[in-house]
Amino acid sequence: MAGERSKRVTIYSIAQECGVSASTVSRAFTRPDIVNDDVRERIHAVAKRLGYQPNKAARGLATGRAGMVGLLVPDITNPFFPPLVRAIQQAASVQDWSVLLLDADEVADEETELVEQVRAQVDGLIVASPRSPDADLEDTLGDLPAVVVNRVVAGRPSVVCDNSAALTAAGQHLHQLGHRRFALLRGPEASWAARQRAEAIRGWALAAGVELVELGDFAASYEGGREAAPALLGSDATAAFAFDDLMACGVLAGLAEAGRSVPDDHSLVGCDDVLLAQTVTPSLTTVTAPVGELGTTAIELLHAAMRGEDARQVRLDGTLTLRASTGAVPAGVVSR
Amino acid sequence: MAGERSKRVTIYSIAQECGVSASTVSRAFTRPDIVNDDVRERIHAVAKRLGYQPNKAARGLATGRAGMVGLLVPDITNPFFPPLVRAIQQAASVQDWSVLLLDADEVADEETELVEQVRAQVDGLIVASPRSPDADLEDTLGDLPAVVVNRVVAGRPSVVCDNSAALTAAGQHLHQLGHRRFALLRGPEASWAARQRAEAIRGWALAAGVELVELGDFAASYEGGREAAPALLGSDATAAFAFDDLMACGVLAGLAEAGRSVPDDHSLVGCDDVLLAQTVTPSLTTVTAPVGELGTTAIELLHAAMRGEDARQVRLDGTLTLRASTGAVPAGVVSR
DNA sequence: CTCAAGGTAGCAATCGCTTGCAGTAGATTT
DNA sequence: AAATCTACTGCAAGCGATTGCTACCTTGAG
Repeated sequence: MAGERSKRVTIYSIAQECGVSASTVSRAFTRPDIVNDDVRERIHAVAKRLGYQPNKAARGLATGRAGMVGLLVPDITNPFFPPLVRAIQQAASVQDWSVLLLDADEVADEETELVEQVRAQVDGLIVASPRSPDADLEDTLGDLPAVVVNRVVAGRPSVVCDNSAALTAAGQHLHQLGHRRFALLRGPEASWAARQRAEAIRGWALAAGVELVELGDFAASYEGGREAAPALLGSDATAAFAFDDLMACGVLAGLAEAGRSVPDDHSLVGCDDVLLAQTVTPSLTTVTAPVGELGTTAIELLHAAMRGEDARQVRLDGTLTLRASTGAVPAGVVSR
Repeated sequence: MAGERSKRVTIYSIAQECGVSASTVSRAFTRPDIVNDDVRERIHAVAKRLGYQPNKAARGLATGRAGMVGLLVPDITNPFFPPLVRAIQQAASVQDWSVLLLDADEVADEETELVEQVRAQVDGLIVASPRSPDADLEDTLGDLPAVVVNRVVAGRPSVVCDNSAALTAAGQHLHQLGHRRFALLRGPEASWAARQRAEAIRGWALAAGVELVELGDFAASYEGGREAAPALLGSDATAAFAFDDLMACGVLAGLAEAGRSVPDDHSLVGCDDVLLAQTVTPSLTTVTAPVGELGTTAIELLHAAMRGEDARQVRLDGTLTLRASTGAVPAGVVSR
């Protein structure tokens, strides 16, 4: 199966074995159409038998293309990203690209540093939810083909999940359940998504004429949620929008610790719909992101960018998923 | 900051600029000690000013080393892996290695396929919790330097988390709480860890003289846990060991659905201590894996393997973390 | 029967960097 | 002062693939 374990199989070994020149072997793989059918098949057969694998370094050197794309995430341990990584990886492999994963560990400077390090090594870059300011990003990216996920940067192709409609729907849902006083537990200022979500909720609250108190910023993490819980209790809101599911889980724990029940005392809405959202108790009402599409679109856009096409900005809609963390307000509380 | 945006900076541009040969520039980077101090500094300064980044493809072609290691995981969306990925990544970057992430999507054949695809592209490979049978693995790995994480394969360096002691401690803990009838919710047969954990629990049960009923195999996932719950209810065990935290969470949900309470009706122990374990309600008593060490050790072993050293097999101990999912047996149940 | 056109193959240069070997100049030894 | 080191530096040959250009061999047309 693995073929002769001689030395190392190159196009030259194959050429010799087949009695043709190396160029022909090369072409048999890269432009099969221009080599004679018989010859091509003979070459492919021998290559398979010998277990030939083209040397990517050599090819990269000759063509200037590395066959590799970078994927920069702010924090791989944040459960939002693994599914995205997988989706992108699968979409990339269709294009015959390998994916170099880069984790910035949630620190903005690390992002630009990492980009600087890999820019010479990849053909393109996908930057997911970057924390760096636009200017820094633009600076380091330079002329490297890149697409941004979950953030809009002027002049760059991007694909974002638009949660506005779903958050509005969530608001309406809560309103119907009788809630009139809401809290917005804000995410990190550096996060584009946080600003976008906050904007959507503010817009809805204004239109619906309900009371909205903003709390935070809190970290986009379980810990951040734990910190947010007392703040929420200090307000008189009966329903809250957390920046994301992770934070919502922290809030859940914080409220439970304080002896409050969800959804009986408070209703809570998360965002992203990570696995956690359906496994916590109570399960979270949240906005489900179309992760698969996000990935395929990112690769598509990157492909376009590498061909020099104009930057396109795609927005995909999140959808509201109702679960157990939202319920009606106890009668006494509604009419104060 | 980014330097002249002329064409592409190579060692030749720098050499010309500095009035030295390309070899000297090359050496100024790869073996700084053997080039004259003044010259070296001049070169470094110019390189920095021009924004020089060595071309990895060229270097790889010349040296035969790619400066890249592969990291194969069975399922990146399983929350056990992201922290491991990060740990490995950080350890790798110290060695100046990039990490190529490969996700097998939980299918064994995909693993061997992926290995085949990247073997020519990386200097070494880290295989985490592989699902393929030993023989297949050995076959595809061949002479590629590789280290296995969380599984022991004859003749290969490996680093595993040994949960035996911690699981035994968990058993004793439950025993002290009054439990006498236990269930083992087995993980997938293909998983080495599942077999190892099962063995440890069997050993303890035998030594402690308690009743142990084995259920499963179940999938190592939330869904698997949901399926395990009815089986657990069908047994008369009062305490259960789940294969991992994910499965334990599923069991938790299944029991809750059936109106059973943890830890009042049943006690439950997980394994791995993923983020989920502390966020579910009730939080999970589990075995905490030393993920960071796992990562650094893996890189260390890989380094050794690449130098041709003998395969070393390291085992690191997991530690028992007590949380809310284990409690005493209600008096009526203990003495039947 | 000769010539042009098409379809295939081969030659050789090139991508950017590493490295064994040889050469040079100054320092040290005798 | 001659001989021997030392410490650098440069030359040039690769590493394995791609690709523009040239050359060859058929065919078909004139």
